[in-house]
Amino acid sequence: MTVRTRFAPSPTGFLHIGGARTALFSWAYARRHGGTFILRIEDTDVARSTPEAVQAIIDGMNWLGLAHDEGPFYQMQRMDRYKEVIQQMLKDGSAYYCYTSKEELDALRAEQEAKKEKPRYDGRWRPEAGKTLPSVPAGVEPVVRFKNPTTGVVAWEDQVKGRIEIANEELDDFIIARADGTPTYNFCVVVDDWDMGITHVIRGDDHVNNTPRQINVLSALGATVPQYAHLSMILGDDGQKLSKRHGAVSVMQYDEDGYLPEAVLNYLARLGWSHGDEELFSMEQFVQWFDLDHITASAAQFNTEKLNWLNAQYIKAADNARLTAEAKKRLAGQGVDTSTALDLERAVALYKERVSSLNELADAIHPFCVTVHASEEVRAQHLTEAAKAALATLAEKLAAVSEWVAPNLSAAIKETVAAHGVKMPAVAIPLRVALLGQPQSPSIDQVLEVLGRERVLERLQAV
RNA sequence: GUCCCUAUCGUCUAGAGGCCUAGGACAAUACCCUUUCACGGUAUGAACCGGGGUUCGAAUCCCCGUGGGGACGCCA
Repeated sequence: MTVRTRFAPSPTGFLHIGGARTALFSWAYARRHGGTFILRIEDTDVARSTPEAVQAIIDGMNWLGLAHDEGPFYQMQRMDRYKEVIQQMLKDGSAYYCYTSKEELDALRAEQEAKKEKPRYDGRWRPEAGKTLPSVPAGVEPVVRFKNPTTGVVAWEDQVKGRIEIANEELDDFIIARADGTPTYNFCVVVDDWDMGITHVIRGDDHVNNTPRQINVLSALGATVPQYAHLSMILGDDGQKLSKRHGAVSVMQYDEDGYLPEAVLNYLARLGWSHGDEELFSMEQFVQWFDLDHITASAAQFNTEKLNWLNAQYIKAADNARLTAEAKKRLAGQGVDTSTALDLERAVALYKERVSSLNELADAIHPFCVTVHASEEVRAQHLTEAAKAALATLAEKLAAVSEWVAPNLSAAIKETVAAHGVKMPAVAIPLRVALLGQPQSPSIDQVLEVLGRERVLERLQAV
């Protein structure tokens, strides 16, 4: 049997971190087993679905590199098929028309809630042998309900949570088609999973409660029931549930915040799944290792600190040209002119081991593109009269250096230190402030070398 | 209210009855490296939710609590 998995978001917003992880696991499972990964857009909620959201989801997946093999399929384009199946079910008696109005349903619900009962449809229009149905009211368009079994249990072996069993008594006859004839979510999913030959449904555990209904419909249809794997949710950094109002952001926000997609992927893979003590691994490795057995059944809290660490690891290992392009893009976005004659890749090489995001890298590279002035506070603290005098001496010595390489530059600094009878930091720190606008930097002789003679002397002149 | 899921360091987790004196990673702390800040290195502290069983033996299996989450729509 060839594995077929799917990611089925409803296009009502961006691709957030939870959705991304669901997509990642579905994708990885298909890849692991040489199967097919399908993208399906569940857009039957016409009021909330937008083409912009579809695009946002696809953009997010592209950024992460989660390519689908089939689709995107749109549920709105499969209406005829759903209606066909509904007709068939009506004919074979596994579904029936229900003329109960919304108002009546609301009243029923209110009544049940008042009695502290589980709100459910009471089956008044459910055809039963020897039962007399109410007379059809005039002017009411009926909905179609699924005739759910009333006895026995629905059970499945959930691939992450183990065996789950629910009594059919807990389930009511849910609506599969609205009064206007359009099919509902739980029904479309079933038909789609069936038609698309989905073998493994990997989705969020907010769908656990839908699963028994879906299995019952699948059975009524004579379809094969797929394997289910319900992923627990991801909580925010503060342990609170992620929601549109609280903490949920688009995966593209991570791009904007300076994260490398492979770091986000590695982090997500490790959130709720593990392979022994492995923390840092490539997607190739992940795909080889990935299995459903090692997914955690409980909710996981997002931890930005660890993501930052992973990001730093990936930045260290990343190609300089790529990092330079990313840093330039970010600086250009801030309106910084990056068309310097200086080789920015050398500056990137100096900083890539020290930063934990591409934005930090961009900030670090900034003074190599254009002059960045220190704040008055920093100047006042470090550019004292004594410091200025030392820098003047240093400028002279640097002007005289024959070959502009770090060892020679280091020698010039040391001579200055000796000439003024001070310690190294007394020269090195003001020098950093004068050249980069900040008191910290990598090894100062390296910085001097990369910055080049002209820029160095010019900026020393300006002190 | 009813049903379903869930519970190991602050966080992510390893753990499939003896390998556990509970391991790793992030974070924290200390020290080392260093012209600064980082990076890096070394070390330290830090957990099996509670109570009952089962068993020669339980973090691991069962039950009951408790905490957390989800579902109960003509939303998806």
